[in-house]
Amino acid sequence: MAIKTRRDFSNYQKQMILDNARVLFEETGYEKTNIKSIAKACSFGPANLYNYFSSKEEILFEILKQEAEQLVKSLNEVENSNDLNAEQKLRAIIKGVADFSIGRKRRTRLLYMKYTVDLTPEHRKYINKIRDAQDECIRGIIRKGMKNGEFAKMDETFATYAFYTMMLRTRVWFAVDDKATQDKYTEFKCDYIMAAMKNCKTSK
Amino acid sequence: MAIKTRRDFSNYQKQMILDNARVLFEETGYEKTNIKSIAKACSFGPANLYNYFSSKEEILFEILKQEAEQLVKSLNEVENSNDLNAEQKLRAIIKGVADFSIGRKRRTRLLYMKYTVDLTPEHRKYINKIRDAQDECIRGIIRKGMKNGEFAKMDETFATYAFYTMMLRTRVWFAVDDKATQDKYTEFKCDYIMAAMKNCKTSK
Amino acid sequence: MAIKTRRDFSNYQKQMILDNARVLFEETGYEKTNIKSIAKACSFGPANLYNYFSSKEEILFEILKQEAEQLVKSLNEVENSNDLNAEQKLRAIIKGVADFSIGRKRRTRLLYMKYTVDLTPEHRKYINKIRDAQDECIRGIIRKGMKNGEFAKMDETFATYAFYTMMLRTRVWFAVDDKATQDKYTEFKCDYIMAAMKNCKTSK
Amino acid sequence: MAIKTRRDFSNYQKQMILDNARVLFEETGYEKTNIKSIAKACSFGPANLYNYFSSKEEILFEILKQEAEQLVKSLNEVENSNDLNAEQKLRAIIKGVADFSIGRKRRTRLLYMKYTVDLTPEHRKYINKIRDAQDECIRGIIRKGMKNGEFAKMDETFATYAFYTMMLRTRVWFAVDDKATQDKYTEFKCDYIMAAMKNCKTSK
DNA sequence: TATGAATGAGAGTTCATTCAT
DNA sequence: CATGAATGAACTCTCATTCAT
Repeated sequence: MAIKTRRDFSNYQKQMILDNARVLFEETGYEKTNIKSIAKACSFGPANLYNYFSSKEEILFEILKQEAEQLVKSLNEVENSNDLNAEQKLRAIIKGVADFSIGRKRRTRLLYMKYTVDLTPEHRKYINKIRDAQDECIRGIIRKGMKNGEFAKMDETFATYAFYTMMLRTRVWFAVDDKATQDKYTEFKCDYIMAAMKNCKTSK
Repeated sequence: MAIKTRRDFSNYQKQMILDNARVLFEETGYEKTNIKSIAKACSFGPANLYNYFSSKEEILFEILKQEAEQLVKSLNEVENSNDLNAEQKLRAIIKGVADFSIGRKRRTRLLYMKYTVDLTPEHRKYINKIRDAQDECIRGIIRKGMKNGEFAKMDETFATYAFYTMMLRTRVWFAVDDKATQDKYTEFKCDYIMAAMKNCKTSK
Repeated sequence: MAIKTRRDFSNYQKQMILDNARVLFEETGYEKTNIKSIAKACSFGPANLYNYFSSKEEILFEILKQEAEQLVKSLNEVENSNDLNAEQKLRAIIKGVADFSIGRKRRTRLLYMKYTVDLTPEHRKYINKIRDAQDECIRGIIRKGMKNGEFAKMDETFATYAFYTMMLRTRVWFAVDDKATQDKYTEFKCDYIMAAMKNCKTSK
Repeated sequence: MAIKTRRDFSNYQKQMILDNARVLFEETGYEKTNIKSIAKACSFGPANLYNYFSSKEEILFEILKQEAEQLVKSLNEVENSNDLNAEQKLRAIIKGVADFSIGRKRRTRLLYMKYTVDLTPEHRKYINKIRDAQDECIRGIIRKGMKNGEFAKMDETFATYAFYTMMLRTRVWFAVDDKATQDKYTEFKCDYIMAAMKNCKTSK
């Protein structure tokens, strides 16, 4: 990424800060990560951070925003591809999320469900609105899948929760850098969820 | 609960503190909950907490320990009941966890997966050991279920992750006090997981 | 001042802090006085201040409030003494203010006109309301004095400003501890103002 | 004001900065005004200020110096006009000060009594020397006025304080931009002070 | 001349914890 | 058992200033 203008440099630095902060937040937690360590990871003093962001919280917000918007983009792409059936759509979504988490300097889980608590009310509202849109999108796919017989009939809301949970919150015990295993697990998740979606019969 | 001896009173107070802290940790997060607010919830001053616990971290540890041990107890009971098949065992486990989260002054999710990060290394090791034992237990049940044909053949480890994830990390959007919905959702989770376990065919 | 109860001690400490802060604010200015130096003057660490006041600004507010209320009290006493004519009242007020400034560990000028800028909007409003009441009181005395012929006819508002200015804002070059000179100057101020009030003829 | 040389431009910029800073210092206070906001008022970045002044304090110093020197000039003019009596001289001085405060982009009070505290010791000494010269000048006029019977006999020093106070420290309640009222008040101040000077009889 | 990047020092404040009572 | 006073360490953030460009 060649940097020519000052503007370019500024943007580059901003993203560099976000990337470093991201890793630290993931490893250490938002609250326990202090400004000093973020700055150190960027090889400059704490005060310089404030030339790029106005507060620690803003750094978090930018990270979550990027995640959320990226996810929205993936979802929209999938939603609009008319040649895919419901199953294919859900599979594509899961893979999109996995790729996103992985396509970073260091692979990290998505943070944006975990740290919305730490945002200012306004920022939280902003993120939650995106999240709700995502919900709606996924719910729509599931609904259609149930209508056209691809999926078993079940509570739409519950099914959406379950999908979300499996997609985002998977407890990861295996090494974060082991891409092969990650990929296999992603594949497994798809199959697992599909099996559930197709065969789940709410007892009575 | 009649309190007669000093010892009794002390234990009663300890549990009262733990219960109050538990709710606060769940609502506000461990780091963001300060000693003062725990004390206030107990209707006494911060200093008095140190008559019962030696640190904030110890309070957290006791909470997680209680959770973990309770869960172990549930798991063991289930594991040793020879008259249950694998499906029945897993269902029983899920319900046990749900009941545990619910059978409190205020229903809260289990904390012990979320805040192990905040423990001292030793305490963390202690908790993780319990967690590993739980893993082993669940993994064992799943293995048997696959052997005897109850469940489809799939990666044991992955299946355990998936089970854990669904059981513990469910994103909770619905009102925490709505027991009816909670129960229905628990039921749904059981069905969902079973559908997956029985029908999952790892692609290729 | 014998201290018996905890409550007593707390109040004593509070006032001790206020007195020390007062001197520092006067000597060094509010902004340039840091919490550390206030604490040092009280012989304890900075954190302990927060057991008594919630912020530096609150310390300032309490000081200004005490000043303002004390002044109100003086003014009211004077206003209600029916046996005094306007001149006597104004003289009494000036002396009251001077005594207040002087009757302290270290004599300081009144701060409450100087640092209202540094208050929070709410606190500023509170103080300004008191100030307005004082204005009204002084203006009333002046008005009566003009009506009954004690004072020359002049613009009420201007006369009030002038009185206030002379009373409160006197530039003090002489040593702050030289009580004799202070007293003489106070006396002079009274005479000076009275001469003006009685003889001022707005030109044209 | 046509600017031709670099030197001209530099001087123009310097004065522009001083004027902007002056307003901010008056509105917000010296300590609370930061370099960034001064720069913003000048429509450039903070760093550029240091091409014209070596520090924030130097900016303040230049402002106070200009004020003080201007005042000295006024005083000298008045002092040397042999055709004026003491009263006329004092009246002229008061008006000169008022005009100075008013003949600015935005009318502001004189700052130089208020912020000498914020100067470096050397700069403070410099300003105080000027102030002392002013004192001497005013005191001289007053002395003569008392000698020749224009003014009542009173303490020279006190009379000088009082004059200074009334001239400079007037609490400004009225709108800063209301020139008509300002002028009327200036007139009133003259009359008020003269009434005092001519009639003040120190009570024994 | 003007700028954005970077910094060191220091600010006010929070907080878990200790201790004497 | 319970408390209020006191503390040291840490935190986020501000600010005047420097420097390379």
